[in-house]
Amino acid sequence: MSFMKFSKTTEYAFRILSFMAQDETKLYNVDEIFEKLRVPYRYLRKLMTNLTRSGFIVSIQGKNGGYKISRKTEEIRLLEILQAVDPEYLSGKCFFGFDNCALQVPCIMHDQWTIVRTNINNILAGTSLADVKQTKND
Amino acid sequence: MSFMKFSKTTEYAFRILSFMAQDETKLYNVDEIFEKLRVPYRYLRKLMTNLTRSGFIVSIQGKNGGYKISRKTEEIRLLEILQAVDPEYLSGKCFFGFDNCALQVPCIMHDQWTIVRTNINNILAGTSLADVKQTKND
DNA sequence: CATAAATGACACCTTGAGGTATTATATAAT
DNA sequence: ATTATATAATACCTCAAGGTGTCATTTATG
Ligand code: SF4
Ligand code: SF4
Repeated sequence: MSFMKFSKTTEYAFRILSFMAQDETKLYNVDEIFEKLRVPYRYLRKLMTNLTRSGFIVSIQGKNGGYKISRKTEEIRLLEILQAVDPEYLSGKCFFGFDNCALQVPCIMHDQWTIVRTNINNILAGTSLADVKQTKND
Repeated sequence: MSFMKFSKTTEYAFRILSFMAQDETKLYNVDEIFEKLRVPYRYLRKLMTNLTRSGFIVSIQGKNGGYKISRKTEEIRLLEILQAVDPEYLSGKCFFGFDNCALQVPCIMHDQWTIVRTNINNILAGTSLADVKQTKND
């Protein structure tokens, strides 16, 4: 594992949704998304279904079907995506990974780390798909 | 995986070394460390050997043997430990996980994320084992 | 209706992190 | 020398994330 790196699945979700945010009315199909983003084809198929279940996109089945963003891109925040894709996010509180801390006085990392996490949360909560819609990388 | 959480191994390394930093002259044996920290016994054994190879501690074999911190605790920074235990750290640069970015102008996350990472790096580089030696959690 | 083109469902494979089991080696104490 | 007690080495097990393969279902269109 590598610290400060999102899971592949999270990165993929960010890529997919920020790409689809470029035109929030358009119906994208998987092949089109696959062309643009570097996501393994069948895994992408699976993720699209998951993102549909999560409610970020809606799917139209059958011929000429595809996916489109389900809500206004300004309303979908990166934090919401992260939480949906990685439910364990924010589960760990202690820098040292202790389940329950028995220190009388918090260690030197406690507050510093809380601040860092809050900072990151604010960034992710403050950034919407509309803000990153240009991330196509073609 | 869960974002913003160190790997178990990294957490363990932090715990072990910050515990041993309480007395940098003392020879700790595995059983003693196992008593205090919540690290699976045999995995702890393995980690101790790895930390020895990494040079953070020295081992004395044989009866009455054990481990002790190899350098001044003020000189061992958390960043150094993290890098030794998690070599992939800092490998990923792009927020979206792209191997090579083709954007003409960097996306909105680029600078923000660079700042966050720099911030974290500064904290980890600015904190030594001496600063966290009280983290015993018994 | 038949077909083609799209998504959905489900089972399986692979890989690395974390963890376990066993045996080998070193050394202080008697 | 023998024994007890410590670490070292090595091989194996487990589980979830990431990834693949195959077939089923939906629906526009001729
Ligand atoms: S005080 Fe330190 S050891 Fe205790 S929970 Fe906070 S970070 Fe963890
Ligand atoms: S500009 Fe955005 S997409 Fe490009 S490397 Fe930086 S973070 Fe990644």
